[in-house]
Amino acid sequence: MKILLVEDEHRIAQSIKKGLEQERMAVDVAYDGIEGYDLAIDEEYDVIVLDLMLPGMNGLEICDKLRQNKKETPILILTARGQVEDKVEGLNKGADDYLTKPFAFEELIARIRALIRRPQNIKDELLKIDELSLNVSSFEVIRNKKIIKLSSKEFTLLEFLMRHPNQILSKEQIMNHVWSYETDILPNTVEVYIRNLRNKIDKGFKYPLIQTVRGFGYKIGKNV
Amino acid sequence: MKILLVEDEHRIAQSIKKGLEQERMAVDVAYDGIEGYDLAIDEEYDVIVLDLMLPGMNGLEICDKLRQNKKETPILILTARGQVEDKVEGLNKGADDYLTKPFAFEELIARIRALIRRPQNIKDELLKIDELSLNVSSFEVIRNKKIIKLSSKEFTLLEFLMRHPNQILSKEQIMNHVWSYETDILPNTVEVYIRNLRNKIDKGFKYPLIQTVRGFGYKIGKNV
DNA sequence: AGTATTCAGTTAAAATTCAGCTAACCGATT
DNA sequence: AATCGGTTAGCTGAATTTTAACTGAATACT
Repeated sequence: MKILLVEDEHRIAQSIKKGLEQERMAVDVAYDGIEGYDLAIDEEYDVIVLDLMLPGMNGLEICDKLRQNKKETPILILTARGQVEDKVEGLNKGADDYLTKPFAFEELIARIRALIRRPQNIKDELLKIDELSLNVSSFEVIRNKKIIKLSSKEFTLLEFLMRHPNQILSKEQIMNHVWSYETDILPNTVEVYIRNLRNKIDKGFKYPLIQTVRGFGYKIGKNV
Repeated sequence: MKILLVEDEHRIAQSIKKGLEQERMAVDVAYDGIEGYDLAIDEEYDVIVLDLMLPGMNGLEICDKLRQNKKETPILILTARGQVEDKVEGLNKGADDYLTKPFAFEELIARIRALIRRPQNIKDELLKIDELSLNVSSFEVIRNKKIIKLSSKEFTLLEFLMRHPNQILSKEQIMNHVWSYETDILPNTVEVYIRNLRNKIDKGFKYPLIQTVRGFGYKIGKNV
């Protein structure tokens, strides 16, 4: 595991580095923000540990810039005690975790391990069918470069359809997966939602993507 | 996407439920093991999130029993910190992932997403006879690369024939299997449907696949 | 104001029946 | 063994009935 540690206080930096190396991690240290940023961009680290107060460029800036440049390396931020607002802002800027100084070394190790273990694919999940795409994490739906606004239920329904492309889904199945069991819904509600979806994602396009299969249900896909 | 959360501590359960709902998931909560098990069996969930320590029936038992009953719904187990042996046992019992409490909510979301994304049993059931194929899940019928549109009853009838290739099926048998018991239908109705089917899947092809066996019934298959 | 759900009337497609037709089967006749 | 009716099972075109799905608008919720 390869770690980048950005920390300007040499004594602290050396002690952390030593500790991590005992855990058999490879540690690079940068002593100012600019050096840290450059290393983070050029090298492939598994985790970046970032002090907030830094000469050159502060931790939040680094964080922000890295994310803007599509660097998705997990970032752990070190803050001085009580800088609560910084924590919040750090998470907003794309940091993955934070730790307050002073900390127990065990805690640091544990958190780094957690970040390493974390499934990297928190990347946006994109479902695609033909020229229609749905971004699960950003809630965006696009057909043919046109952005389409959906309500929450419409989105959920479309997501369910798109996770089963070209499969027939009965109204029953749809009711069971898109709604929870306490809420009981008339089958007609599904019909109404299908209509709303069609108005938004099919109307005005060359061909429809939502197909009715009378007696069985609906399916999504290009009809041949 | 529909999630079942089995967790006895109401406060925790509610907070998780709320969080998941913000991610546009439909969440059912069960507060003890037995209720959880029953729901898991009766409903169709996309993912089950299971606390280990539960009144009634513990998480491992639920997991075990579900798998024994051929429920293949992905299961994510929540364990208290340090119950490492439980994790191992959980995975043995058929769980798909585990997460240690306390966890970052992001982490939970990410893991649930990963389980949903996981290629489910997308087994398209394909029936084939000669150059004729029928896809039960997508409702598609193809002969010789030509896509054939069928009505619901036509499809059901063809499916019945194709599940018994080269067998003679009497009108009586067909009436009993393609129609429900109560509905009584004239034998002529079957004849009419056979005609409709022939018009769609035999007409215009080199040789017919549906054979009449006078006095006995019909069969499907290449006639020798 | 936007979303979720229901309602009630309409539309369109599929299901079923009907009535006349066709063709296979079979015994009687040549 | 070829031909003739008579009988019946199966075929067919079209009419009729039934029903699934669609739709515009109302209502309730937030």
